[in-house]
Amino acid sequence: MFADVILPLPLSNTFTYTVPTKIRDKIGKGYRVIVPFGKRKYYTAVVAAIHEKKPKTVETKEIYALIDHHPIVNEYQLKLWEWISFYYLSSLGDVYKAATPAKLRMESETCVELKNTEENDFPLTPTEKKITTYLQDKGEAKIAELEKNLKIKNVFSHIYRLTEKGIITTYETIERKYKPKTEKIISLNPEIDQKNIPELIGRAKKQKALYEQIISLLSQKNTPYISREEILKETKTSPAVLNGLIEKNILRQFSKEVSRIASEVEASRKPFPLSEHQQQAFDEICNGFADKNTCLLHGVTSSGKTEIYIHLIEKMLQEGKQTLYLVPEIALTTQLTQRLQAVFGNKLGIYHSKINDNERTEIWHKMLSDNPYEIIIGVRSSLFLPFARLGLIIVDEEHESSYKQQQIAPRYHARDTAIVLAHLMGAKTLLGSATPAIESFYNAKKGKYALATLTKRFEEVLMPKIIIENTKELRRKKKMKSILSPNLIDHIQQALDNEEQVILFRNRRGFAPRIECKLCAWTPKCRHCDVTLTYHKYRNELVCHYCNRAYPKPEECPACHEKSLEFIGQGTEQVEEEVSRLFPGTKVARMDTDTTHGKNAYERIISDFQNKKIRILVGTQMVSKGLDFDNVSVVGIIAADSLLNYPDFRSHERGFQLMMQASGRAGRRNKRGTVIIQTTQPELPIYRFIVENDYEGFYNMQLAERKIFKYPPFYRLISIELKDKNEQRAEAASHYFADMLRSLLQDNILLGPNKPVISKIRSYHIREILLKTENNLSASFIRKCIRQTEQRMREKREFRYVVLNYDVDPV
DNA sequence: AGCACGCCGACT
DNA sequence: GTCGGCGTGCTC
Repeated sequence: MFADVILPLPLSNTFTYTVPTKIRDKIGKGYRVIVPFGKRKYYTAVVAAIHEKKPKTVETKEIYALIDHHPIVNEYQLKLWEWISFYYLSSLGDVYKAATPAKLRMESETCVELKNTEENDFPLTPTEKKITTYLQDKGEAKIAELEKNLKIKNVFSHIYRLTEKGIITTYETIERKYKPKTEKIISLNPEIDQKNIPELIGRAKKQKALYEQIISLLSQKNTPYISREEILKETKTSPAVLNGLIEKNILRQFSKEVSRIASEVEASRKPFPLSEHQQQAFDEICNGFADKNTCLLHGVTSSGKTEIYIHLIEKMLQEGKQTLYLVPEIALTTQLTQRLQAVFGNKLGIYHSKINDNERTEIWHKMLSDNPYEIIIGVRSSLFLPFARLGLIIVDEEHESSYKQQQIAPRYHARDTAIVLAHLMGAKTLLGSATPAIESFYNAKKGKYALATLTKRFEEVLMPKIIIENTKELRRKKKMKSILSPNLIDHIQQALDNEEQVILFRNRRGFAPRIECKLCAWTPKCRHCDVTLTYHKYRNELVCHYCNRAYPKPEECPACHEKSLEFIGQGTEQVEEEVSRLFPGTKVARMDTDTTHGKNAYERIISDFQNKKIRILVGTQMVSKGLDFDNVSVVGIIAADSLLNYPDFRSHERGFQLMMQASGRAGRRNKRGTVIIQTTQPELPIYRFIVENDYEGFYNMQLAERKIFKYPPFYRLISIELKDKNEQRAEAASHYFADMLRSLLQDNILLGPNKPVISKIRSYHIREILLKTENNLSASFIRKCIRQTEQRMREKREFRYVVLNYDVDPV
């Protein structure tokens, strides 16, 4: 009997191992096993298949151990992994790593210890001496520890030699990574007679008081035990007093396993009744699901989509089905989770990037248990949780580009993957957005998805008034005395006078996106990336936004040695400074990646804004996403041009979505909000659609362009990136690749290789190839051609180590 | 990825 | 001759 297993490594194929007789009837697909791999390592692998076909070309090793009594991933998930690996051109190992919490994937570590032989007459090198001395001290050590503490490179070669000389031995340890959390609990000692207690306590007054408090706490709660932490907190006594009672054996202390994720939230309300419009949309969705698997809910901002979701989840609960509620990272706020918890209590599990790996592991185990969460609200990766009875996936703000995993494989799109998962599990998918992705709306229009619409804001809140400010004209007339136009300044002042709040949006962080010498136009660039550096005033440094390297700000121009450096453009930092200058005494805060790095920084800014401690909030994209504030009357978009000028076919779509979303933050129950958009190109048609809140008009315009220029939804894109430290090699390899692929794919359109706008990142020179294929061309054919091209390229010695990345359906 | 292995220049 | 650095190739 053989098992094909998936290893947590970026290797494309599975590996076959012999199943030892004693676990034959206990093993199956989706079980974890520990397998030896290579000369020394052991990894936690997942069984992908069990069969009787002995591999012809290689000797098989035996599975070292079976970890689970039950599969840790189900059939659907394995199928989903395979689909992701196929569709997004990534290895199964990478999918496995992305899908599971790290604590489920322990691997071995090499330990070394001294052999207890006295005679070592071998001469030792200084490094070896260092290692043996360290081991004499510690007895044994892990390889990683030696590397770190002794700062030795290439530890393995030294270990190898020491082993040969018979001075040390090595062995592999597999640590159980996941440790359940424990809590110290206190109970009365039943073996002690109550009567003897006063005598035991004696003259210790504090102990006596504490003892009585504990007795009352226990009877209050009607439990036999209580946690140590709670006692100390409730009674405000020092631990020494408690320890005294434990010492005297009056109390007993135990360790108890506790859940990290258990929440004691009780459902406190029923779903609110739906308004007439909401009910209509709800019915449209249900009808849509009768004959389609996917439905798009197009509902303007603040139309109460969440309440519709709540009703759908409720329906699923009644049918005994689970719901997955996907949100973009940034939109998963306490606002939203509390609202859902109020209705669903502890049936709801929360899965986002801030929860640590132990908690993830517990959620995973809970999903496998007999009492899983019925609802999960989570980010991208929650798609991989082991749902058993999934009935519905809600993809909220489905147009959000953060649903696409960037940079690291597998570069999957959570929305598209959700649809595939739902299909595999016989579930439905609901996509929700005020500004749907062009692709999604197209699918809905074409009848591939059902469509439900919600055009009224909840409780008749009016859509905001949108004003386009022509800053070019204003500048010409010398009326722009600030980053903010006079009109915007007036509106802000009015809002402040009315005790209302303001959000200002600027797409660049830092103080100035660039500095330049007035005389010779010298501009500082990153030494490792092909980008200009952004000036951050509070750090007084120049920062590369691609690799995060920081450089000191030069006082004079290094080229012409004049003190002639000036700032070009304005980032959030400068907007913040300007606003503080214009409205002295007003509390202003900035929200961008620089100010939200701390653990709760983001939440703190949000709550300060909500509690009106902050009057004006300046920020990047972050301020436009998923937050509901009821006192914001003015939203300013500082430099709309910068949103639209990216050399990318989606830049207008993204700009439109962003401006519409930001606009959605403005407006209150009884007052119309104002949105002011500052641009130098007010003639662009996109602004007309924004002012008129005309999504469909914008959609039609975009669609026409997409058709002409051969972009999605009419064509499918795969972006291929080749990287090498040697620019010539990157260039040559990308030409080789492009030519080869072109010859295999013939009629389909292949652009490049091109030097991307940012052609060097972290010392790697980059080339890009863009493949546009017709919609009806088979996905597997395309991928076969790409894999073949890759293989051919790797056969060439000089290209063997060129880094190759695929981005399917790039966003 | 991680690790072994082998080649090669530097150094005793 | 060794030591240690680096490029190459394999892992069921």
